[in-house]
Amino acid sequence: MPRRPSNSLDELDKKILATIREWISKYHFPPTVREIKNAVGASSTSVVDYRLKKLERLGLLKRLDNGRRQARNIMLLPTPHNSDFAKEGDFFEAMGAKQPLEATVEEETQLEVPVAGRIVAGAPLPSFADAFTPEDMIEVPASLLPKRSSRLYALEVKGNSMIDAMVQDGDIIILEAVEHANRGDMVAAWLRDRDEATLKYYIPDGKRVILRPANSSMEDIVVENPAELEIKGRVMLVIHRVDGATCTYTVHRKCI
Amino acid sequence: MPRRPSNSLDELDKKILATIREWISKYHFPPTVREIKNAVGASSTSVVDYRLKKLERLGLLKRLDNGRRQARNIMLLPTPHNSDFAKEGDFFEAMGAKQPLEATVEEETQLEVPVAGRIVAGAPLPSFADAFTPEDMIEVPASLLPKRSSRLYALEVKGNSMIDAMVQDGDIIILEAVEHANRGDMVAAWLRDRDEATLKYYIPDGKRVILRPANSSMEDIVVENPAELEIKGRVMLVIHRVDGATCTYTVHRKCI
DNA sequence: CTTGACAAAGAACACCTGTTCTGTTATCCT
DNA sequence: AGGATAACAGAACAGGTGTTCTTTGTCAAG
Repeated sequence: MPRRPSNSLDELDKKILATIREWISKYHFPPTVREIKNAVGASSTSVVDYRLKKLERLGLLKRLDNGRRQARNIMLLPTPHNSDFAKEGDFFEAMGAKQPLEATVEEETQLEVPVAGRIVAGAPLPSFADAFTPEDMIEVPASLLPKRSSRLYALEVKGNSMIDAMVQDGDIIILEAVEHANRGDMVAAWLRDRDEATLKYYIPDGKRVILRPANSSMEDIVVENPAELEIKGRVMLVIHRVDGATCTYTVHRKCI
Repeated sequence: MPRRPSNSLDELDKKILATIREWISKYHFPPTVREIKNAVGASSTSVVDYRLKKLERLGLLKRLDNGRRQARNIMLLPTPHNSDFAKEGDFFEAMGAKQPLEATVEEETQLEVPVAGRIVAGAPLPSFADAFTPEDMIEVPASLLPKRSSRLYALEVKGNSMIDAMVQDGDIIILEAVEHANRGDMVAAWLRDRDEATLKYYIPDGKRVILRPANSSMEDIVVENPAELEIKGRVMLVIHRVDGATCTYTVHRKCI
Protein backbone atom coordinates (compact mmCIF):
# COMPACT_ATOMS: atom_id res chain seq x y z
CA MET A 1 0.00 0.00 0.00
CA PRO A 2 1.40 3.34 -1.01
CA ARG A 3 0.57 6.62 0.67
CA ARG A 4 -2.96 7.86 1.10
CA PRO A 5 -4.02 11.46 0.76
CA SER A 6 -4.09 13.34 4.01
CA ASN A 7 -7.47 14.12 5.51
CA SER A 8 -6.22 16.17 8.38
CA LEU A 9 -5.42 19.85 8.44
CA ASP A 10 -1.79 20.77 8.77
CA GLU A 11 -0.39 24.20 9.49
CA LEU A 12 -0.56 25.34 5.90
CA ASP A 13 -4.18 24.35 5.58
CA LYS A 14 -5.07 26.28 8.69
CA LYS A 15 -3.00 29.21 7.54
CA ILE A 16 -4.83 29.24 4.23
CA LEU A 17 -8.20 29.09 5.94
CA ALA A 18 -7.21 31.85 8.33
CA THR A 19 -5.98 33.96 5.44
CA ILE A 20 -9.25 33.57 3.61
CA ARG A 21 -11.22 34.49 6.69
CA GLU A 22 -9.11 37.52 7.41
CA TRP A 23 -9.21 38.62 3.82
CA ILE A 24 -12.98 38.42 3.69
CA SER A 25 -13.24 40.18 7.00
CA LYS A 26 -11.03 42.95 5.71
CA TYR A 27 -12.08 43.41 2.11
CA HIS A 28 -15.49 41.74 1.97
CA PHE A 29 -14.49 39.50 -0.91
CA PRO A 30 -12.33 36.40 -1.03
CA PRO A 31 -8.67 36.43 -2.03
CA THR A 32 -7.31 35.08 -5.29
CA VAL A 33 -5.02 32.09 -5.45
CA ARG A 34 -2.01 34.35 -5.80
CA GLU A 35 -3.07 36.59 -2.97
CA ILE A 36 -3.31 33.51 -0.76
CA LYS A 37 0.06 32.38 -2.05
CA ASN A 38 1.70 35.63 -1.03
CA ALA A 39 -0.08 35.80 2.30
CA VAL A 40 0.96 32.33 3.42
CA GLY A 41 4.32 32.44 1.70
CA ALA A 42 3.65 29.48 -0.54
CA SER A 43 6.03 28.90 -3.36
CA SER A 44 3.53 28.40 -6.14
CA THR A 45 -0.06 28.93 -7.05
CA SER A 46 -0.35 25.24 -7.76
CA VAL A 47 0.34 24.47 -4.12
CA VAL A 48 -2.46 26.74 -3.09
CA ASP A 49 -4.69 25.19 -5.72
CA TYR A 50 -3.80 21.75 -4.45
CA ARG A 51 -4.63 22.69 -0.89
CA LEU A 52 -7.84 24.40 -1.89
CA LYS A 53 -8.94 21.24 -3.67
CA LYS A 54 -8.20 19.30 -0.51
CA LEU A 55 -10.12 21.76 1.65
CA GLU A 56 -13.00 21.56 -0.76
CA ARG A 57 -12.95 17.77 -0.61
CA LEU A 58 -13.09 18.01 3.17
CA GLY A 59 -16.13 20.26 2.91
CA LEU A 60 -14.50 23.28 4.46
CA LEU A 61 -14.98 25.52 1.48
CA LYS A 62 -16.46 25.55 -1.95
CA ARG A 63 -15.11 26.88 -5.15
CA LEU A 64 -17.95 27.96 -7.32
CA ASP A 65 -18.05 26.50 -10.78
CA ASN A 66 -20.59 27.94 -13.12
CA GLY A 67 -19.15 26.25 -16.14
CA ARG A 68 -16.67 29.00 -16.69
CA ARG A 69 -13.74 30.12 -14.67
CA GLN A 70 -14.43 32.74 -12.08
CA ALA A 71 -12.16 35.03 -10.12
CA ARG A 72 -12.36 34.91 -6.34
CA ASN A 73 -14.78 32.01 -6.34
CA ILE A 74 -14.00 30.73 -2.87
CA MET A 75 -16.86 30.32 -0.42
CA LEU A 76 -16.23 29.24 3.13
CA LEU A 77 -18.73 26.69 4.33
CA PRO A 78 -20.16 26.29 7.82
CA THR A 79 -18.73 23.17 9.42
CA PRO A 80 -17.72 22.12 12.90
CA HIS A 81 -14.12 21.96 11.72
CA ASN A 82 -14.25 25.53 10.74
CA SER A 83 -14.55 26.64 14.30
CA ASP A 84 -14.19 30.30 13.53
CA PHE A 85 -17.08 30.19 11.20
CA ALA A 86 -19.00 32.56 13.37
CA LYS A 87 -16.55 35.26 12.48
CA GLU A 88 -16.72 34.40 8.84
CA GLY A 89 -20.47 34.27 9.12
CA ASP A 90 -20.35 37.89 9.98
CA PHE A 91 -19.39 38.47 6.40
CA PHE A 92 -22.35 40.71 5.93
CA GLU A 93 -22.16 42.32 9.27
CA ALA A 94 -18.60 43.12 8.44
CA MET A 95 -19.95 45.47 5.85
CA GLY A 96 -21.33 47.45 8.66
CA ALA A 97 -20.60 46.59 12.22
CA LYS A 98 -18.25 43.78 12.79
CA GLN A 99 -18.37 43.36 16.51
CA PRO A 100 -19.38 39.95 17.77
CA LEU A 101 -22.75 39.71 19.40
CA GLU A 102 -21.33 38.80 22.77
CA ALA A 103 -19.48 42.08 22.80
CA THR A 104 -22.70 44.03 22.73
CA VAL A 105 -24.19 41.88 25.44
CA GLU A 106 -21.22 42.56 27.65
CA GLU A 107 -21.31 46.27 27.05
CA GLU A 108 -24.94 46.47 28.03
CA THR A 109 -25.65 47.62 31.54
CA GLN A 110 -27.72 45.12 33.40
CA LEU A 111 -30.22 45.75 36.11
CA GLU A 112 -30.69 43.31 38.94
CA VAL A 113 -34.33 42.64 39.68
CA PRO A 114 -35.55 40.57 42.63
CA VAL A 115 -37.67 37.53 41.89
CA ALA A 116 -40.55 37.78 44.33
CA GLY A 117 -42.15 34.43 43.59
CA ARG A 118 -44.34 32.62 41.14
CA ILE A 119 -47.52 33.51 39.39
CA VAL A 120 -49.97 30.68 39.04
CA ALA A 121 -53.56 31.03 38.02
CA GLY A 122 -54.97 29.47 41.17
CA ALA A 123 -52.45 30.58 43.77
CA PRO A 124 -52.08 33.87 45.62
CA LEU A 125 -50.14 36.47 43.72
CA PRO A 126 -46.91 37.68 45.34
CA SER A 127 -46.76 41.42 45.68
CA PHE A 128 -43.91 43.89 45.76
CA ALA A 129 -43.46 43.34 49.50
CA ASP A 130 -42.31 39.82 48.78
CA ALA A 131 -39.52 41.25 46.67
CA PHE A 132 -37.72 42.25 49.85
CA THR A 133 -37.14 38.59 50.59
CA PRO A 134 -36.27 37.58 47.06
CA GLU A 135 -35.86 33.98 46.06
CA ASP A 136 -33.39 35.02 43.45
CA MET A 137 -32.14 37.93 41.41
CA ILE A 138 -32.36 38.19 37.67
CA GLU A 139 -30.34 40.37 35.31
CA VAL A 140 -32.22 42.45 32.80
CA PRO A 141 -30.75 44.66 30.06
CA ALA A 142 -31.38 48.19 31.26
CA SER A 143 -32.07 49.45 27.75
CA LEU A 144 -35.25 47.45 27.55
CA LEU A 145 -36.83 49.24 30.46
CA PRO A 146 -38.07 52.68 29.54
CA LYS A 147 -37.20 54.22 32.87
CA ARG A 148 -35.35 53.50 36.00
CA SER A 149 -37.64 52.43 38.76
CA SER A 150 -36.99 51.16 42.22
CA ARG A 151 -40.30 49.39 42.24
CA LEU A 152 -39.39 46.64 39.80
CA TYR A 153 -39.76 42.99 40.66
CA ALA A 154 -39.98 39.74 38.81
CA LEU A 155 -42.30 36.77 38.85
CA GLU A 156 -41.79 33.36 37.39
CA VAL A 157 -44.71 32.00 35.42
CA LYS A 158 -45.88 28.54 36.32
CA GLY A 159 -48.18 26.63 34.05
CA ASN A 160 -49.72 27.65 30.77
CA SER A 161 -52.78 29.32 32.15
CA MET A 162 -51.41 32.70 31.06
CA ILE A 163 -51.02 31.57 27.48
CA ASP A 164 -53.75 34.02 26.55
CA ALA A 165 -51.27 36.77 27.44
CA MET A 166 -48.68 35.14 25.20
CA VAL A 167 -46.82 34.06 28.30
CA GLN A 168 -45.67 30.48 28.71
CA ASP A 169 -44.60 28.25 31.52
CA GLY A 170 -41.14 29.19 32.73
CA ASP A 171 -41.20 32.75 31.50
CA ILE A 172 -40.16 35.57 33.77
CA ILE A 173 -42.20 38.74 33.89
CA ILE A 174 -40.82 42.03 35.13
CA LEU A 175 -43.40 44.17 36.88
CA GLU A 176 -43.47 47.67 38.14
CA ALA A 177 -45.39 47.76 41.39
CA VAL A 178 -48.34 50.11 40.88
CA GLU A 179 -51.78 50.25 42.44
CA HIS A 180 -53.46 51.98 39.58
CA ALA A 181 -52.93 51.26 35.93
CA ASN A 182 -53.46 53.32 32.85
CA ARG A 183 -55.63 52.34 29.99
CA GLY A 184 -53.88 49.76 27.85
CA ASP A 185 -51.39 48.62 30.44
CA MET A 186 -50.94 44.94 30.89
CA VAL A 187 -51.43 44.27 34.58
CA ALA A 188 -50.83 41.41 36.93
CA ALA A 189 -53.91 41.30 39.09
CA TRP A 190 -55.67 39.22 41.64
CA LEU A 191 -59.39 38.69 41.21
CA ARG A 192 -60.81 38.44 44.71
CA ASP A 193 -64.14 37.03 43.71
CA ARG A 194 -62.64 34.35 41.55
CA ASP A 195 -59.54 33.65 43.68
CA GLU A 196 -57.54 33.88 40.53
CA ALA A 197 -54.36 35.53 39.33
CA THR A 198 -54.30 36.86 35.82
CA LEU A 199 -52.33 38.88 33.26
CA LYS A 200 -54.57 41.10 31.17
CA TYR A 201 -54.79 44.45 29.49
CA TYR A 202 -56.47 47.00 31.71
CA ILE A 203 -59.29 48.88 30.07
CA PRO A 204 -61.48 51.06 32.31
CA ASP A 205 -65.03 51.35 31.05
CA GLY A 206 -67.03 53.73 33.19
CA LYS A 207 -67.24 52.16 36.61
CA ARG A 208 -66.47 48.75 35.24
CA VAL A 209 -63.10 47.44 34.24
CA ILE A 210 -62.54 45.22 31.26
CA LEU A 211 -59.64 42.82 31.39
CA ARG A 212 -58.71 41.86 27.88
CA PRO A 213 -56.39 38.98 27.00
CA ALA A 214 -53.55 39.53 24.53
CA ASN A 215 -54.84 36.67 22.47
CA SER A 216 -57.93 37.99 20.82
CA SER A 217 -59.50 34.56 20.51
CA MET A 218 -60.02 34.52 24.27
CA GLU A 219 -62.85 36.35 25.95
CA ASP A 220 -62.77 39.48 28.07
CA ILE A 221 -63.27 39.43 31.78
CA VAL A 222 -65.59 42.17 32.94
CA VAL A 223 -65.06 43.34 36.52
CA GLU A 224 -68.18 45.15 37.67
CA ASN A 225 -66.82 46.13 41.03
CA PRO A 226 -63.29 47.55 40.89
CA ALA A 227 -62.82 46.69 44.53
CA GLU A 228 -62.71 43.06 43.49
CA LEU A 229 -59.66 43.83 41.34
CA GLU A 230 -56.37 43.92 43.16
CA ILE A 231 -53.73 45.29 40.80
CA LYS A 232 -50.27 44.14 41.78
CA GLY A 233 -48.20 45.61 39.05
CA ARG A 234 -47.78 46.69 35.50
CA VAL A 235 -46.02 44.33 33.13
CA MET A 236 -42.90 45.95 31.74
CA LEU A 237 -41.12 43.01 30.24
CA VAL A 238 -41.59 39.32 29.57
CA ILE A 239 -38.45 37.22 29.41
CA HIS A 240 -38.69 33.96 27.56
CA ARG A 241 -35.70 31.65 27.55
CA VAL A 242 -35.55 29.94 24.20
CA ASP A 243 -32.58 27.80 25.06
CA GLY A 244 -29.48 28.10 27.14
CA ALA A 245 -28.08 31.02 25.26
CA THR A 246 -31.01 32.83 23.70
CA CYS A 247 -33.77 34.86 25.25
CA THR A 248 -36.59 36.89 23.89
CA TYR A 249 -37.57 39.99 25.75
CA THR A 250 -41.05 41.25 25.08
CA VAL A 251 -41.36 44.90 25.94
CA HIS A 252 -44.79 46.32 26.65
CA ARG A 253 -45.04 49.94 25.89
CA LYS A 254 -47.16 52.65 24.41
CA CYS A 255 -46.73 53.57 20.80
CA ILE A 256 -48.21 56.22 18.59
CA MET B 1 -23.93 76.42 -17.75
CA PRO B 2 -24.19 73.11 -19.53
CA ARG B 3 -25.41 69.90 -18.03
CA ARG B 4 -24.42 68.78 -14.59
CA PRO B 5 -23.80 65.16 -13.67
CA SER B 6 -26.74 63.52 -11.98
CA ASN B 7 -26.53 62.95 -8.26
CA SER B 8 -29.76 61.04 -7.94
CA LEU B 9 -30.30 57.35 -8.40
CA ASP B 10 -32.31 56.36 -11.44
CA GLU B 11 -33.71 52.93 -12.17
CA LEU B 12 -30.47 51.60 -13.59
CA ASP B 13 -28.50 52.70 -10.56
CA LYS B 14 -30.93 50.98 -8.24
CA LYS B 15 -30.92 47.91 -10.43
CA ILE B 16 -27.14 47.76 -10.30
CA LEU B 17 -27.11 48.15 -6.54
CA ALA B 18 -29.76 45.50 -6.16
CA THR B 19 -27.86 43.19 -8.45
CA ILE B 20 -24.70 43.59 -6.42
CA ARG B 21 -26.57 42.94 -3.22
CA GLU B 22 -28.29 39.90 -4.57
CA TRP B 23 -25.10 38.57 -6.05
CA ILE B 24 -23.26 38.91 -2.77
CA SER B 25 -26.19 37.41 -0.99
CA LYS B 26 -26.06 34.47 -3.34
CA TYR B 27 -22.39 33.83 -3.90
CA HIS B 28 -20.60 35.65 -1.08
CA PHE B 29 -18.47 37.60 -3.45
CA PRO B 30 -19.24 40.62 -5.60
CA PRO B 31 -20.06 40.38 -9.30
CA THR B 32 -17.74 41.48 -12.07
CA VAL B 33 -18.53 44.37 -14.35
CA ARG B 34 -19.64 41.98 -17.05
CA GLU B 35 -21.80 39.97 -14.71
CA ILE B 36 -23.54 43.16 -13.66
CA LYS B 37 -23.88 44.12 -17.29
CA ASN B 38 -25.65 40.86 -18.11
CA ALA B 39 -27.81 40.97 -15.01
CA VAL B 40 -29.16 44.45 -15.63
CA GLY B 41 -29.16 44.15 -19.41
CA ALA B 42 -26.76 46.99 -20.00
CA SER B 43 -25.31 47.35 -23.45
CA SER B 44 -21.68 47.74 -22.51
CA THR B 45 -19.24 47.29 -19.69
CA SER B 46 -18.38 50.93 -20.00
CA VAL B 47 -21.91 51.85 -18.98
CA VAL B 48 -21.62 49.76 -15.87
CA ASP B 49 -18.20 51.23 -15.18
CA TYR B 50 -19.63 54.70 -15.64
CA ARG B 51 -22.46 54.00 -13.19
CA LEU B 52 -20.15 52.36 -10.70
CA LYS B 53 -17.96 55.45 -10.71
CA LYS B 54 -21.06 57.52 -10.05
CA LEU B 55 -22.18 55.28 -7.20
CA GLU B 56 -18.70 55.46 -5.75
CA ARG B 57 -18.76 59.23 -5.98
CA LEU B 58 -22.05 59.21 -4.09
CA GLY B 59 -20.50 57.09 -1.38
CA LEU B 60 -22.72 54.07 -1.95
CA LEU B 61 -19.92 51.70 -2.79
CA LYS B 62 -16.18 51.54 -3.04
CA ARG B 63 -13.99 49.93 -5.61
CA LEU B 64 -10.83 48.84 -3.94
CA ASP B 65 -7.64 50.05 -5.55
CA ASN B 66 -4.42 48.65 -4.20
CA GLY B 67 -2.34 50.07 -6.96
CA ARG B 68 -3.03 47.14 -9.18
CA ARG B 69 -6.20 46.06 -10.82
CA GLN B 70 -8.34 43.63 -8.89
CA ALA B 71 -11.17 41.37 -9.91
CA ARG B 72 -14.46 41.72 -8.08
CA ASN B 73 -13.25 44.70 -6.11
CA ILE B 74 -16.66 46.18 -5.34
CA MET B 75 -17.56 46.81 -1.75
CA LEU B 76 -20.99 48.03 -0.77
CA LEU B 77 -20.96 50.75 1.83
CA PRO B 78 -23.61 51.43 4.45
CA THR B 79 -26.30 53.36 2.70
CA PRO B 80 -27.92 56.63 3.64
CA HIS B 81 -31.02 54.64 4.45
CA ASN B 82 -29.61 54.63 7.90
CA SER B 83 -27.39 57.60 8.18
CA ASP B 84 -26.49 56.90 11.79
CA PHE B 85 -24.17 54.38 10.38
CA ALA B 86 -21.74 57.01 9.36
CA LYS B 87 -20.54 57.08 12.91
CA GLU B 88 -18.71 53.84 12.40
CA GLY B 89 -15.76 55.88 11.33
CA ASP B 90 -13.08 53.25 11.50
CA PHE B 91 -14.84 51.33 8.82
CA PHE B 92 -14.70 54.17 6.39
CA GLU B 93 -11.24 55.10 7.45
CA ALA B 94 -9.97 51.58 7.04
CA MET B 95 -11.45 51.35 3.62
CA GLY B 96 -10.33 54.77 2.59
CA ALA B 97 -13.83 55.56 1.50
CA LYS B 98 -15.61 58.81 1.65
CA GLN B 99 -18.51 59.05 4.00
CA PRO B 100 -21.99 59.20 2.61
CA LEU B 101 -22.98 62.69 1.65
CA GLU B 102 -26.06 62.90 3.80
CA ALA B 103 -24.25 61.64 6.86
CA THR B 104 -25.67 63.42 9.82
CA VAL B 105 -24.65 62.72 13.36
CA GLU B 106 -27.74 63.17 15.40
CA GLU B 107 -29.03 60.86 18.03
CA GLU B 108 -32.58 59.75 17.48
CA THR B 109 -34.56 57.59 19.72
CA GLN B 110 -36.55 56.35 16.76
CA LEU B 111 -35.09 54.56 13.78
CA GLU B 112 -36.80 54.48 10.43
CA VAL B 113 -36.79 51.05 8.89
CA PRO B 114 -38.00 50.32 5.34
CA VAL B 115 -40.77 47.77 4.95
CA ALA B 116 -39.59 45.57 2.14
CA GLY B 117 -42.75 43.52 1.73
CA ARG B 118 -44.72 40.73 3.27
CA ILE B 119 -43.75 37.33 4.55
CA VAL B 120 -46.20 34.58 3.70
CA ALA B 121 -45.51 30.89 4.08
CA GLY B 122 -46.05 30.05 0.45
CA ALA B 123 -44.86 33.20 -1.28
CA PRO B 124 -41.32 34.26 -2.17
CA LEU B 125 -39.55 36.00 0.67
CA PRO B 126 -38.53 39.61 0.03
CA SER B 127 -34.86 40.24 0.60
CA PHE B 128 -32.94 43.28 1.66
CA ALA B 129 -32.69 44.44 -1.94
CA ASP B 130 -36.43 45.07 -1.86
CA ALA B 131 -35.85 47.50 0.96
CA PHE B 132 -34.58 49.96 -1.62
CA THR B 133 -38.07 50.35 -2.94
CA PRO B 134 -39.86 50.26 0.36
CA GLU B 135 -43.62 50.07 0.52
CA ASP B 136 -43.50 52.01 3.71
CA MET B 137 -41.28 53.07 6.54
CA ILE B 138 -41.76 52.11 10.15
CA GLU B 139 -40.43 53.76 13.26
CA VAL B 140 -38.69 51.62 15.81
CA PRO B 141 -37.34 52.65 19.21
CA ALA B 142 -33.57 52.59 18.75
CA SER B 143 -33.02 51.40 22.28
CA LEU B 144 -34.56 48.05 21.44
CA LEU B 145 -31.97 47.26 18.80
CA PRO B 146 -28.71 46.10 20.30
CA LYS B 147 -26.57 47.81 17.71
CA ARG B 148 -26.77 50.17 14.84
CA SER B 149 -26.96 48.48 11.51
CA SER B 150 -27.63 49.79 8.06
CA ARG B 151 -28.93 46.47 6.97
CA LEU B 152 -32.22 46.55 8.82
CA TYR B 153 -35.49 46.02 7.05
CA ALA B 154 -38.98 45.11 7.99
CA LEU B 155 -41.51 42.56 6.80
CA GLU B 156 -45.20 42.43 7.48
CA VAL B 157 -46.48 39.04 8.51
CA LYS B 158 -49.48 37.76 6.59
CA GLY B 159 -51.46 34.82 7.86
CA ASN B 160 -50.96 32.73 10.93
CA SER B 161 -48.61 30.21 9.41
CA MET B 162 -45.78 31.64 11.48
CA ILE B 163 -47.66 31.12 14.71
CA ASP B 164 -45.10 28.53 15.69
CA ALA B 165 -42.58 31.38 15.90
CA MET B 166 -44.97 33.27 18.19
CA VAL B 167 -45.70 35.66 15.35
CA GLN B 168 -49.22 36.52 14.36
CA ASP B 169 -50.97 37.93 11.36
CA GLY B 170 -50.30 41.64 11.06
CA ASP B 171 -47.13 41.67 13.12
CA ILE B 172 -44.07 43.47 11.81
CA ILE B 173 -40.71 41.80 12.06
CA ILE B 174 -37.46 43.75 11.92
CA LEU B 175 -34.66 41.82 10.28
CA GLU B 176 -31.01 42.40 9.90
CA ALA B 177 -29.93 41.21 6.49
CA VAL B 178 -27.32 38.56 7.09
CA GLU B 179 -26.13 35.74 4.96
CA HIS B 180 -25.08 33.43 7.74
CA ALA B 181 -26.65 33.10 11.11
CA ASN B 182 -25.14 32.15 14.41
CA ARG B 183 -26.39 29.27 16.47
CA GLY B 184 -29.61 30.23 18.19
CA ASP B 185 -30.53 33.11 15.95
CA MET B 186 -34.06 33.27 14.74
CA VAL B 187 -33.82 33.55 10.99
CA ALA B 188 -36.17 34.36 8.17
CA ALA B 189 -35.32 31.82 5.52
CA TRP B 190 -36.50 30.44 2.26
CA LEU B 191 -36.52 26.69 1.85
CA ARG B 192 -35.73 26.07 -1.78
CA ASP B 193 -36.83 22.46 -1.85
CA ARG B 194 -40.13 23.18 -0.16
CA ASP B 195 -40.76 26.56 -1.78
CA GLU B 196 -41.58 27.82 1.64
CA ALA B 197 -40.76 30.82 3.78
CA THR B 198 -40.28 30.25 7.47
CA LEU B 199 -39.20 31.80 10.76
CA LYS B 200 -37.19 29.42 12.88
CA TYR B 201 -34.27 29.17 15.23
CA TYR B 202 -31.08 28.31 13.41
CA ILE B 203 -29.14 25.40 14.89
CA PRO B 204 -26.22 24.05 12.87
CA ASP B 205 -25.66 20.35 13.42
CA GLY B 206 -22.60 19.19 11.57
CA LYS B 207 -23.33 19.60 7.92
CA ARG B 208 -27.04 19.66 8.56
CA VAL B 209 -29.06 22.54 9.82
CA ILE B 210 -31.92 22.18 12.24
CA LEU B 211 -34.68 24.76 12.09
CA ARG B 212 -36.49 24.77 15.38
CA PRO B 213 -39.79 26.55 15.96
CA ALA B 214 -40.19 28.79 18.97
CA ASN B 215 -43.21 26.81 19.99
CA SER B 216 -41.82 23.56 21.27
CA SER B 217 -44.96 21.65 20.43
CA MET B 218 -44.12 21.99 16.73
CA GLU B 219 -41.59 19.79 15.05
CA ASP B 220 -38.10 20.66 13.85
CA ILE B 221 -37.26 20.99 10.19
CA VAL B 222 -33.99 19.29 9.36
CA VAL B 223 -32.19 20.69 6.34
CA GLU B 224 -29.71 18.10 5.12
CA ASN B 225 -28.23 20.29 2.42
CA PRO B 226 -27.46 23.83 3.61
CA ALA B 227 -27.61 25.00 0.01
CA GLU B 228 -31.36 24.46 0.17
CA LEU B 229 -31.54 27.02 2.94
CA GLU B 230 -31.56 30.62 1.83
CA ILE B 231 -31.17 32.79 4.90
CA LYS B 232 -32.57 36.24 4.36
CA GLY B 233 -32.07 37.82 7.71
CA ARG B 234 -31.85 37.55 11.42
CA VAL B 235 -34.90 38.50 13.42
CA MET B 236 -34.06 41.38 15.70
CA LEU B 237 -37.49 42.51 16.75
CA VAL B 238 -41.12 41.55 16.44
CA ILE B 239 -43.65 44.33 16.70
CA HIS B 240 -47.15 43.37 17.69
CA ARG B 241 -49.84 45.99 17.77
CA VAL B 242 -52.16 45.23 20.63
CA ASP B 243 -54.55 48.04 19.95
CA GLY B 244 -54.37 51.53 18.59
CA ALA B 245 -52.13 52.81 21.32
CA THR B 246 -50.18 49.84 22.59
CA CYS B 247 -47.48 47.75 21.01
CA THR B 248 -45.38 44.94 22.28
CA TYR B 249 -41.85 44.72 21.02
CA THR B 250 -40.27 41.31 21.31
CA VAL B 251 -36.51 41.56 21.23
CA HIS B 252 -34.51 38.54 20.19
CA ARG B 253 -31.05 38.46 21.59
CA LYS B 254 -28.38 36.40 23.21
CA CYS B 255 -28.26 36.19 26.96
CA ILE B 256 -25.74 34.73 29.31
C1' DC C 1 16.12 -0.80 -1.36
C1' DT C 2 12.27 -0.38 -4.46
C1' DT C 3 7.95 1.33 -5.55
C1' DG C 4 4.01 3.89 -5.99
C1' DA C 5 1.40 7.78 -4.84
C1' DC C 6 1.30 12.21 -2.32
C1' DA C 7 3.10 16.77 -2.36
C1' DA C 8 5.44 20.75 -4.08
C1' DA C 9 7.90 24.06 -7.65
C1' DG C 10 7.92 26.51 -11.41
C1' DA C 11 6.39 27.78 -15.70
C1' DA C 12 3.02 28.29 -19.15
C1' DC C 13 -1.61 28.65 -20.97
C1' DA C 14 -6.12 30.36 -21.77
C1' DC C 15 -9.47 32.97 -20.30
C1' DC C 16 -11.40 36.47 -17.22
C1' DT C 17 -11.84 41.26 -16.08
C1' DG C 18 -11.05 46.20 -15.02
C1' DT C 19 -10.08 49.95 -17.65
C1' DT C 20 -9.47 53.00 -21.47
C1' DC C 21 -10.18 54.76 -25.93
C1' DT C 22 -12.93 56.61 -29.76
C1' DG C 23 -17.03 57.77 -31.48
C1' DT C 24 -21.98 58.72 -31.10
C1' DT C 25 -26.33 60.22 -29.07
C1' DA C 26 -29.13 62.65 -25.76
C1' DT C 27 -29.98 66.37 -22.73
C1' DC C 28 -29.50 70.65 -20.39
C1' DC C 29 -28.57 75.60 -20.33
C1' DT C 30 -27.96 79.87 -22.57
C1' DA D 1 -31.10 76.96 -32.13
C1' DG D 2 -26.62 75.74 -30.70
C1' DG D 3 -22.85 74.68 -27.90
C1' DA D 4 -21.16 72.01 -24.15
C1' DT D 5 -21.25 68.04 -21.68
C1' DA D 6 -23.42 63.99 -19.66
C1' DA D 7 -24.37 59.41 -20.94
C1' DC D 8 -24.00 55.42 -23.84
C1' DA D 9 -22.00 51.98 -27.35
C1' DG D 10 -18.61 49.08 -28.95
C1' DA D 11 -14.19 47.51 -29.24
C1' DA D 12 -9.64 46.80 -27.74
C1' DC D 13 -5.99 46.52 -24.41
C1' DA D 14 -3.17 45.15 -20.49
C1' DG D 15 -2.70 42.64 -16.91
C1' DG D 16 -5.04 39.71 -13.39
C1' DT D 17 -6.38 34.90 -12.44
C1' DG D 18 -7.84 29.94 -12.35
C1' DT D 19 -6.02 25.95 -14.08
C1' DT D 20 -2.91 22.58 -16.01
C1' DC D 21 1.44 20.63 -17.28
C1' DT D 22 5.99 18.79 -16.30
C1' DT D 23 9.53 17.96 -13.23
C1' DT D 24 11.25 17.03 -8.84
C1' DG D 25 11.15 15.87 -3.98
C1' DT D 26 9.14 13.10 -0.12
C1' DC D 27 7.12 9.58 2.50
C1' DA D 28 5.28 5.01 3.80
C1' DA D 29 4.49 0.20 2.77
C1' DG D 30 6.27 -4.13 0.84
